Amino acid sequence: MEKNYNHIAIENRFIKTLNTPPTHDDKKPKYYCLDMFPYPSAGGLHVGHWRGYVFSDVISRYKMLLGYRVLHPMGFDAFGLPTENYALQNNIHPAVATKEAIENYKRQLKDIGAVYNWDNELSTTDPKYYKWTQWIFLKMFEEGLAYEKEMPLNWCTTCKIVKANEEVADGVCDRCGTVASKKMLRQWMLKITKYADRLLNDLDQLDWPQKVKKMQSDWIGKSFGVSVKFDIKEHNDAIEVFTTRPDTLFGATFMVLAPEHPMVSRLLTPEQNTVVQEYIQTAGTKSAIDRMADKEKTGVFTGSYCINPLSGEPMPIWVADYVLIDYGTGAVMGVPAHDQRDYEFAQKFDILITKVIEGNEEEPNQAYTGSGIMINSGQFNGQNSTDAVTNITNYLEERGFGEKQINYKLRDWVFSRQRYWGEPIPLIHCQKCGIVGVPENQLPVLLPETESYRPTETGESPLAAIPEFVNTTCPKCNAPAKRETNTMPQWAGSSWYFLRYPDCHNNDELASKEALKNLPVDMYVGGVEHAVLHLLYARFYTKFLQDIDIVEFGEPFKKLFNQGMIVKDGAKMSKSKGNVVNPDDIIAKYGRDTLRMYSLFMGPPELDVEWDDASIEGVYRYLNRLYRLIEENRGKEDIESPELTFLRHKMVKEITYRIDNFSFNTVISGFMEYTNKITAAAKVEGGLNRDLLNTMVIIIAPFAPFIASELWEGLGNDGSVFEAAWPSYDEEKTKETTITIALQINGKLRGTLTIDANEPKEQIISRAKDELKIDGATKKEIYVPQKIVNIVV
RNA sequence: GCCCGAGUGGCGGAAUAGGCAGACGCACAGGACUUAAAAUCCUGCGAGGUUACACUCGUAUCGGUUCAAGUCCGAUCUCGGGCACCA
Repeated sequence: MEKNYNHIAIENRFIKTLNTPPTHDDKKPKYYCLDMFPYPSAGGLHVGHWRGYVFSDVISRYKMLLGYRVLHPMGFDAFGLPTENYALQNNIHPAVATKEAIENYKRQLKDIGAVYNWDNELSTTDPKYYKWTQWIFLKMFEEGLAYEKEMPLNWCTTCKIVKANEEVADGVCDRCGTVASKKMLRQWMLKITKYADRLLNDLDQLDWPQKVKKMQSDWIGKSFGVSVKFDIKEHNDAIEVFTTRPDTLFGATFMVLAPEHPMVSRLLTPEQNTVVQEYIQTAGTKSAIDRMADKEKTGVFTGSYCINPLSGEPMPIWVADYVLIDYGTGAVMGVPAHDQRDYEFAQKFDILITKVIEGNEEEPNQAYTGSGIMINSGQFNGQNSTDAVTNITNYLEERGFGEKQINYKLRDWVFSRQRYWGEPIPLIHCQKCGIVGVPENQLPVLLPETESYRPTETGESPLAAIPEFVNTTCPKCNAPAKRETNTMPQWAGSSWYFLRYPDCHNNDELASKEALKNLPVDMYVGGVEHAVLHLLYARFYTKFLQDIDIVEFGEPFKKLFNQGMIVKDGAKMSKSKGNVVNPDDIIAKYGRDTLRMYSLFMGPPELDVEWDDASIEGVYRYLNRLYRLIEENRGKEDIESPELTFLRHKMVKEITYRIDNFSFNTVISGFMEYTNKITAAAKVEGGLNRDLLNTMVIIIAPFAPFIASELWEGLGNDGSVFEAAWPSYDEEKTKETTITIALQINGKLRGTLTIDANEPKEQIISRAKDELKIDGATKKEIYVPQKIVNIVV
């Protein structure tokens, strides 16, 4: 007999069929299983990337066997920086680089034996696709969700280009190492903040990892507080601040404005003018790196004062960069006694510190931020500070000094990029009519083919240098006009692609109502790195499309699964680290089934796992044992025995339960365990029956589709194993007739006892006492059915 | 700094609802088969202890609840992740 099963021959024979999805039967219930689509980078896939794709493939195949009409599509998120940078470095046009990379990815994805609906393939760079990316933007523009704003952008003075946030990690340009500075430029924004509450509240209905929901809600950052007005001395004006701690208001001894705050210039006294102007100047050009938390506070006094509305005391107005212009009102009341940052500031600049809450666990040289008893707070003295929050809020509202307010950390989305490789924003600037949307029937606005796609030194998009693109006529008045030259961010195309798959060739609408019945996505599989941005943007798009009646649901992804990474030598696999495991080598040596099974067996699917060259051997040995077991028993006639029946039903129950709980590593160990038991039973019974063998082959098919296909055929079955039905089990038959239970004295294990499944409690306890040689009085006798007897003496 | 999550043999890990800790696999050791090796099969494999049992200890540390704790509660330590001057 052959040493090992011939995985190469088997895989070559079945790979084509296994890559092809079964024909749809529309009467079946739908199941939409989606992978986060990849950026097709030039490096291709390594075994680390495969892990997520194996999960989704296993789920898809399992659901097929359960009788679902499974949609499992794949596409490519091909616009964006990685491709553009690769193209720039290698002097190849991004369109060409993209095409090559996609071909390579498709080949590799087919190579795992994954079943995808390739007829539904899409790419975000396809004009037929981005026509609709632009269309959604137009709708947002029409609804007033898209607007223009001057925004500071990361600017590298050496490269003289605008840098995306992800290109200035740690505050320096990733290309040349120069500390990035800020440059003010006109940007397109999307009003995602309008959806903040819905994005927050609807998290409740999602079957997502708690961690991801938490990250999203932290990102949205809703906080309840009061907006308070402080009258400015000698000005007929007031400063408004947002605070979540109105109970500390009597302790507010100074006011701080962000350097960008519009009121600053009006508040400057002549003697303070120069120093403040200088401070604002430096703060403005400061990079993110200098604004880090552990740095000492800086700031300057404006010369003006405002009045504390409760204490009536004057408060000096300062300017400091620890106050952010884009949160709250851009102004903060300084309460040094009860806020650590204000405390540090007051210490440094010698500002009055007034304590207004008496706490239990105060530490020296620290602000006390807890709750306690109110002091120095006029009529509120003696109250608990948590009550004072409400009471002072009401007091302020009654006198018109302030009102309740809700604030969010979530900011509007900077939506434009000064890059070539993205969707052109479909707007036209007309002298007379202002900004006009490109009419729907003129979509898509094609990205012009050009050789000059490098980032420019003006901070403008490369498209601005292409007159044929820029110059157009106004759709409203026909006068000469100019096109918007900024492009969309990479996120644009990925914010709605899941809607397009079921109907990706539709040229008249984003997707038909009928096709959209495949939505929402039942299972979304991908890396946790998209926990915030991509998922938040996709949810925002979906809610918007719900509002304009394109879709009927508000949440796109019912269930989310984040797979862990495969690491090698403690680090994420990457070419630069030289720790990449090439799937081709593994396939040649062990085959695709082994690689698939091993990538699941390695550890819990949601955690990072370490690749081990030695351990994969064990999975390969297992598949060989399984192959031999079935080959050796396939000629046998029906052999029935209670033991075989029990094993069959128990195995199906266990494996099904574990799959449904996403515990794939224990699914694989379960296969091994039951194969061992069945092998032993086969020796005792003299063989195995057909039903048991077929059952084994079907339940392993989603995990090891190649060997399963071969064995299915070998067992004399017609058609593909994936046309079979997932086996059911009979609960009664999963129960053992005799059970070994543990015997304890005082909670310590002292022996075991084999009992009959329906033996009465009294008999079991008395047999247990005999076994343990206890005949005197006992304090307590505990019997947990089918598990344990514990005698306390 | 704040907020999450996790700590189990030589290693990856298992333990569904508080009930025999270490399933399954790797590595290792011994044996069978073989002229020999590879492959395969069998046996052992937490620590101490014993000729062998018995017994004792053991799930990061300390304490608690319970007949019974890897699992629940409180404190501490370590590691991983997220946010980071958000008023």
